[in-house]
Amino acid sequence: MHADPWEPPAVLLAADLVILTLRGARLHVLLVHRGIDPYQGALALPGGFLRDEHEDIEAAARRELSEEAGLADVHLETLGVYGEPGRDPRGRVVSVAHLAIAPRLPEPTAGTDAADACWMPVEDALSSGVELAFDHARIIADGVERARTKLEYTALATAFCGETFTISELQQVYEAVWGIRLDPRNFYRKVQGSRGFIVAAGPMRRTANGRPARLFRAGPVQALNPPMVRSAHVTPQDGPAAQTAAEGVRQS
Amino acid sequence: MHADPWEPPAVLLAADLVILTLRGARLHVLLVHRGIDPYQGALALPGGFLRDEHEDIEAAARRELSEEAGLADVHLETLGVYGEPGRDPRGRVVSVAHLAIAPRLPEPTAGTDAADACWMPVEDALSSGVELAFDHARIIADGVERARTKLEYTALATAFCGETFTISELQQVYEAVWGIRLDPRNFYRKVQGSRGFIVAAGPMRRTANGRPARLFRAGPVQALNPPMVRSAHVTPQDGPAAQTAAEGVRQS
DNA sequence: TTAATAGTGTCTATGAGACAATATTGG
DNA sequence: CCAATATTGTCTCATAGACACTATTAA
Repeated sequence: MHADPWEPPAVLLAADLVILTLRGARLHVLLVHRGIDPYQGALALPGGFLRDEHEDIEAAARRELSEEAGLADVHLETLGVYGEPGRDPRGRVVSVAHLAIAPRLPEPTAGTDAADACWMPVEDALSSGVELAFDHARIIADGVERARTKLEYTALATAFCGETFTISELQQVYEAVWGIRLDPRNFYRKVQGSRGFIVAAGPMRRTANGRPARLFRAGPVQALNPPMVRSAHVTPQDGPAAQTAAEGVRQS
Repeated sequence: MHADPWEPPAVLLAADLVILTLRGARLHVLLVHRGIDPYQGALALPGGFLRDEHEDIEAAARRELSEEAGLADVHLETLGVYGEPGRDPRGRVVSVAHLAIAPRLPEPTAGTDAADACWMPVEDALSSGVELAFDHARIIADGVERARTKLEYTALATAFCGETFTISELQQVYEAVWGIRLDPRNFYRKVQGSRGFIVAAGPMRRTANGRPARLFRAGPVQALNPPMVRSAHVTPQDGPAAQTAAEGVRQS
């Protein structure tokens, strides 16, 4: 309460990234193989310390996004703070975790110096068979949960898509992130009825067979009204199959 | 990417608190008068630096909650990270903001050494007439927005109430935080129908006049199902404070 | 009795989910 | 033609919101 001679302790600040994307019909997260000291050889989230005293935290996250994943212009938001004492054996390191959403990409990581990076299904990354550095398993889980929740009441789903997309592509996003099946016909009307969610972008043919679909792009609205409730609307379709890994490959 | 001689920069970590409560029919935030150096004389959120190298961030928040507000056992959650370079003239200070929800209290702050603390309506605190230190205006706004959103789909509203409460007390929470009027009859059924939200705690008389109300306590469920949608359901009634004012009284 | 608040019943418009039907492509 | 996907239409059920009505207290 008065002026006192006491000095507050300093900490190291890191920006870590949960980068999510769709590959096939499954949600994937980008992981890197650690080559150095703590947890060497384990998988970890891309990230790193602030470059210098004056770097903004989000700027550091974007820099790591570019350096370690070769990504730019993707959705990025703060996920949370992870600063438990002892989470890093090197000392007091506080990580500001970020959630990034990337559209489907041509090749696993490619491009920059991120040769040691790889996409892994979140389901696998969170299974006990994978060793993740630090508290990164919890951070990934929190990131996935954030994405699931925000899909309901924001237009986040469009961040998983390219500049233009079909409604069924958008539906695949919801199905992959939520891990359930939706009725294409009700989904179609629901999305169309959510004002400002998506706007038309000209018709075009797309997939191998079937009637060509209209193209859309992300609309101006962030808050979905009404929201995309994730309750029952499951479609029976092919067996309940409960999250089995085998069923993804659907080569028409 | 190799081992390098570079040293990452260190930062100071602070835990700040947005403490919300209801006083009368309005949402209030706890503010303290700064007595020292930067922004001396301005109003600020309670908070402070980590005590030492090994203090957990949330522990620091709870300590400040006790020291500066005399509060314990209240709802507390992480709100966000505010670390923009230059936000604090003393150097690189990163604040981890927390949101705390307190039930109605007998006296403004009372108790501990928090004599310089006071409750202020959030509406006033965010008006241009009040000088707030650092970026605390934004942090308060973010805290209020978080509370508004979480009232919809979580049982957070019960954190504003005491151990037991009536349904109309709970309604006052929603009305104050959302800044709208609700129909008591529909609210009653809605709350009762949200499984696990509230549980009975014996009948009892309460306010001055009118039929005595049943008492309830917070139920076991955190995620509200169905949620408490904040859309139209406004009741004409008497004009609340501002807004409609003129159009109201529509007797039968 | 009246005033005031607590609690119940009921109607209606809206929207979600089920699912038939139609449209448009490739083969 | 058939297979596959896109898009539209329609039906039913649940629920949000409006609001009449009953219940229970103090004065």
